Amino acid sequence: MDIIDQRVIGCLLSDGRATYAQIGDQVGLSAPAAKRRVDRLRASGAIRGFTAVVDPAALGWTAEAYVEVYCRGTVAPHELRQSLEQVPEVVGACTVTGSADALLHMLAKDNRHLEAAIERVRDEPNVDHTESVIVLSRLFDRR
Amino acid sequence: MDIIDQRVIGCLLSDGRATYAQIGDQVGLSAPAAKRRVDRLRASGAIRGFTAVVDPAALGWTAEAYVEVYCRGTVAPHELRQSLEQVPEVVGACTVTGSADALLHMLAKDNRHLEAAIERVRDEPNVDHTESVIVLSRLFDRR
DNA sequence: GTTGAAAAGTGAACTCG
DNA sequence: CGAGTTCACTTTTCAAC
Repeated sequence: MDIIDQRVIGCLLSDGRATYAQIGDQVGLSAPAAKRRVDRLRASGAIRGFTAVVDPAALGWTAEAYVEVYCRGTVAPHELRQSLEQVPEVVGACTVTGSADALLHMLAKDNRHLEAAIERVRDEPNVDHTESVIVLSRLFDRR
Repeated sequence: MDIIDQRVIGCLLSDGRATYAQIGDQVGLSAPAAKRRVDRLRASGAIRGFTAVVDPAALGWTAEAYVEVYCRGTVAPHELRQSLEQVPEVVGACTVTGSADALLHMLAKDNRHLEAAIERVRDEPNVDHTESVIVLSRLFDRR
């Protein structure tokens, strides 16, 4: 992982469908050399994959929330992961400092759908109660 | 935006570098037809672009936090956006319900770097104080 | 890094409801 | 006409050197 690898990653972050020739131009390599870098970065796990950046609103998903999860007793992180992965509206989850056990990022079609999804989170075993913060407007997203 | 468009998007979410022939196979179209769908979805804004999914840890970014921002007086959302975009460690920002004005998602190399970045957020005009939740471990991320 | 065969991308002409 | 297909032609991929 040198400076060129980082610039290769930079190219692919800004355009995940860039051709190897384009990447090579940007970092000063031939197309096959650029491909070998990308292959190596994928094999090493630095690049997990490629994806489209989709506007959730265009798909009719306009509701978004961050939900703190409080558990009963002690729960192992991997157990919590298994539980929370059952709810497709949970797009991200992490354990955090503070009194909550986990913080979830959730997306849904509307507030009604969001409420139903949070209900499902609360119904998971181990989950005692939740505390939600609804997103009013997304200011920006650099990911 | 019909059912086929949604399946095309599904293909590209799981593999942003899928060929048009692969997409076509999955949704029952020829490669040129699949390409026209993708072009149309890009033009309409439903697909904003394509990107690599990078493991932040592989780049040495291991610290992550969610930071609630409390402002002085009333601040227009676009003003807040301009302020917060100045800090590169802020990878996402939104306005939220509750007593905080905004919730930030931040990434940094380590806790020391994270602290310095939060300091810079606090130094932005309009920002009164912040309240941070440090991420202990990411359970999963579906984006 | 260079080369060349195989694969994918891409526009045009054409067909169907 | 909008949306699909096939076909020709260019560009890209990718393995061998």
